[in-house]
Amino acid sequence: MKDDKLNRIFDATLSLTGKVGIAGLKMSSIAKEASIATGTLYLYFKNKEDLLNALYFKLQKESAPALISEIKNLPIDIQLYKMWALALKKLVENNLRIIFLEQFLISPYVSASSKEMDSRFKNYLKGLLEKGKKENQIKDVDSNILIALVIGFLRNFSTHIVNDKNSKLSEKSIDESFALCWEAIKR
Amino acid sequence: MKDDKLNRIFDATLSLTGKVGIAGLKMSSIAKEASIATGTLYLYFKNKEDLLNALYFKLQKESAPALISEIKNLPIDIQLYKMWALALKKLVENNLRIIFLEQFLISPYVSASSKEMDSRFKNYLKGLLEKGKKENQIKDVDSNILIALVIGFLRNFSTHIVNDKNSKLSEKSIDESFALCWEAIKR
DNA sequence: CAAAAATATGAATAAATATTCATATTTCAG
DNA sequence: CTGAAATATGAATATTTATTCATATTTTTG
Repeated sequence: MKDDKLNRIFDATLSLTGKVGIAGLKMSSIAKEASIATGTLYLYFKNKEDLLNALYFKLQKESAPALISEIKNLPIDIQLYKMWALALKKLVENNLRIIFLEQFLISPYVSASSKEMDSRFKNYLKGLLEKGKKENQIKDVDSNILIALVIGFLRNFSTHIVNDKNSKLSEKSIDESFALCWEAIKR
Repeated sequence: MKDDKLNRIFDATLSLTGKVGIAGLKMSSIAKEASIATGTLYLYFKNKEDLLNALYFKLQKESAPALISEIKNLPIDIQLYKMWALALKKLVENNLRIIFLEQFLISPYVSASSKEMDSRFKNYLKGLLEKGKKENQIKDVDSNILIALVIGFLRNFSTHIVNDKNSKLSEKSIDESFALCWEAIKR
């Protein structure tokens, strides 16, 4: 019950952020969207900054790739493929979250500690790529460039799928896009 | 003189957007950053929404690729390379603008007409890729995927260069990143 | 150079929105 | 069922920030 209301608040916040950006977020709109009274928000959060930071931490936590342990020992191209497919699905599913996260990090509401977190996924990817280079499977190119390719492509493609009514994420599009990515970075 | 002040206002707005996001933009801060009085802003713009929309249109106009006509008849891979190099340079140079543009489009300040514009660059790229497919130089893959790769990589890499103190855009990194991109999309 | 026109100032005011709190409703132990 | 305790409400208040405007400064004109 209480939990349910919390989730409604978070969902409302995400949804509104997608529509009007963090710049346009009003506590009253959040309440309305979540079908509660404005005052109720303040039973759950000290203030707006608190609410946004709580949401930020929740999203961070959820995106921690539980997947990593499962795939640790597969060949690199398979691992990359699995991460690619998973990330793409998540990005598409959670497009609103991503908009929020991106905006949040340069909004005036970020607490200092929020800024430190992040980038576990990126770090793992980096390690993976580095290992691939050692094993001669992946081009010996600055990891930062490789990472930019993988993550940039991923984000952009997912945004495209979400925004374009005619596109849908299918096994085929996952495979096709991964093939491109792999061809770019493989030795 | 008048022009100079206008530019100072726009520069201040961009710079602040990069620091605090559109959510944190205050007319008073813009004025301070531009070294003018708050009231002066209202001699140049009817209100905040107007200011932001004016900046948006200015940025849109400037990013129109004058380059296109010059390179129309070069081989596709060379054309792509030139666009890649130019775009990457521009993205890095103008990172603040990009942050602004991205935020602006989902802020409550967008005027209806602002939303229609955009995407000349993207359309040209699409045509180029399509032509490349016909001529068997580029993989026969959904253009949207190819575009996502090129633009996504581009954006992400440029952001990385801007945010990472140790990175700098060099001929080498341009060439290296383009090579990756080309390898991904070439037949 | 004087006076009119144009431009700029920032404290005062208005408007938007966050936050509080007296009151109402719901939940639940006994 | 009953009455604390917990939870929720939304109008009232406080705060923040956009906007105005009476006044000051600078520029232009003749």
